[in-house]
Amino acid sequence: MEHPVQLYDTMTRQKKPFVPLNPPTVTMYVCGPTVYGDPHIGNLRSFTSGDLIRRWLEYRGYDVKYVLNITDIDDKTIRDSGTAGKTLKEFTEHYTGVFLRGLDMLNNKRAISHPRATAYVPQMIDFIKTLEEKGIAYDAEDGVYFDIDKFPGYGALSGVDVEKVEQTDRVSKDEYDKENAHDFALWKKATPDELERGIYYESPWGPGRPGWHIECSVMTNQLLGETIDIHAGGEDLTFPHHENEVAQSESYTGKQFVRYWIHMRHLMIDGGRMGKSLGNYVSFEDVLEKHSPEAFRYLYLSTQYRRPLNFTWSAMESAENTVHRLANTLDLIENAMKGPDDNLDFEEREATLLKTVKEAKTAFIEAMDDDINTPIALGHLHAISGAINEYVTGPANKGVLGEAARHYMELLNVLGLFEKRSTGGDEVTERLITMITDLRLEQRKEKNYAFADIIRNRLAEAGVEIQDTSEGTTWKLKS
RNA sequence: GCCGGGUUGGCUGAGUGGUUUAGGCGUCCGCCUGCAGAGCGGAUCCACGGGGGUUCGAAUCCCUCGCCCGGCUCCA
Repeated sequence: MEHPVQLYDTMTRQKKPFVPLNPPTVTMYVCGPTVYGDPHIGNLRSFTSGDLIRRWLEYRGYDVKYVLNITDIDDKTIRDSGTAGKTLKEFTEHYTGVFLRGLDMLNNKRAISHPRATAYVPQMIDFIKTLEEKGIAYDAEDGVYFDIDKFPGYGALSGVDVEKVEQTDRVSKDEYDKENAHDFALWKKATPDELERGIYYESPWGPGRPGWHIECSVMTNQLLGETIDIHAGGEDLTFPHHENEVAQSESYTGKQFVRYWIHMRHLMIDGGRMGKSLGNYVSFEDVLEKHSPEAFRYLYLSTQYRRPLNFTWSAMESAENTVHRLANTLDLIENAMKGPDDNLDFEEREATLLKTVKEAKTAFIEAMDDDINTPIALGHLHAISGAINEYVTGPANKGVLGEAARHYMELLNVLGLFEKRSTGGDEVTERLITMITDLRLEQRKEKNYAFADIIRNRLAEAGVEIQDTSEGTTWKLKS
């Protein structure tokens, strides 16, 4: 098959044609969240970008096996569940639920698996055992460590020169019982507190729990195989997390671990870093209080995933307006399709519409193929929206309009916009509202505008938006 | 300090040597309209962090300085 998509690969630091190992199958793994709190809007950006890449590859004919893991055991989950007086399981299940609902709201497709680290502990133990047998891992006082001197390629992904860094790292070196400052834990032996709370697993090295990095190596291996096509995550994960994963997995299998490394840029706020301690933290909930999840997804799309995204409330409002406008085109289409069939001809207007739509779609596809350049793609989407809006100001040829609409919706769907849109209600609601707007129309004909406005206001209070047009009155339920 | 990325209009955001430096939002004007909304048409006045350099020509290449982000260190 053809492979038109170009993706930027962190390992080779260049954009290159995306060719999966076994087309049309694509194996894709995204490093998911540690579930110890509400979802972070910067984090959600990374996952939405992952969703977008997946959708685009599917649009391009690939069968994407997409996995997004859940880290449900680590220092923070253990600490905070203790503070909250809950068991680790209760605590992480709660936040896993919150996280998945957040993804749903943002219209991210569910992965084929959202594996939890705690479900793969036996496999992790086996994996570590093998590394130990190969002489790459060693058992120390407080855990089992990976000996990075045994992996010559260490540092290739992140460009970190371990030799250099070590010299400034004396202090932390003394704190641990490991042989080299950059050796990292594969297995952490249980602390007295963890033993008391029952947070541990039996292993050949005594009770304990897996290290963070080993989780991803084992779960990718179990679910997607030894070599995967795409491994993605936030830019902060490049070092040490992903570097360590490469070391573990390639030491274990002797094969290339990942063909394309994709890292998403962080989200900023007002041009700087966002943090709870900086007092400028904006939560997902804060955003949803003022704006639709659709608009939030649009904001994510408005910047290419590899560029910094600056969150501001004015950008958020802008996104809201834009989304409203794009959705309005769907309303205009719907209304025009309901209208009279008084145009059955194919003339210049029709030719122009289809030509514009076709050209814009081609350009949209080119932009997306070029490392998922969403800002450019959105520009072409607007060209289609505008062309349709203009066309329906006149009598519509329903065949031609339907064709244009089909392309428009296809592109909206691939971006994950308006898939769950519903403007209507059930049949009774629909007939009632139509009856009310018909009665109001009578009042308007009598020039009884005050009464007509009261009806309009009361409908708005009930969540029904109406618009008067030359063809009559149209309505839709507010989302 | 070291390594990597960034710095474009009121906001957002394309564009890596040469016709007008996209698109969106906002704002303004007009059309339509009982009003509102939506839509259509038009407008938005020297916008490329500072300073040097290369070139016939630079937002784009080179040098330098500033600021921002990520990593090196718990922080997504």
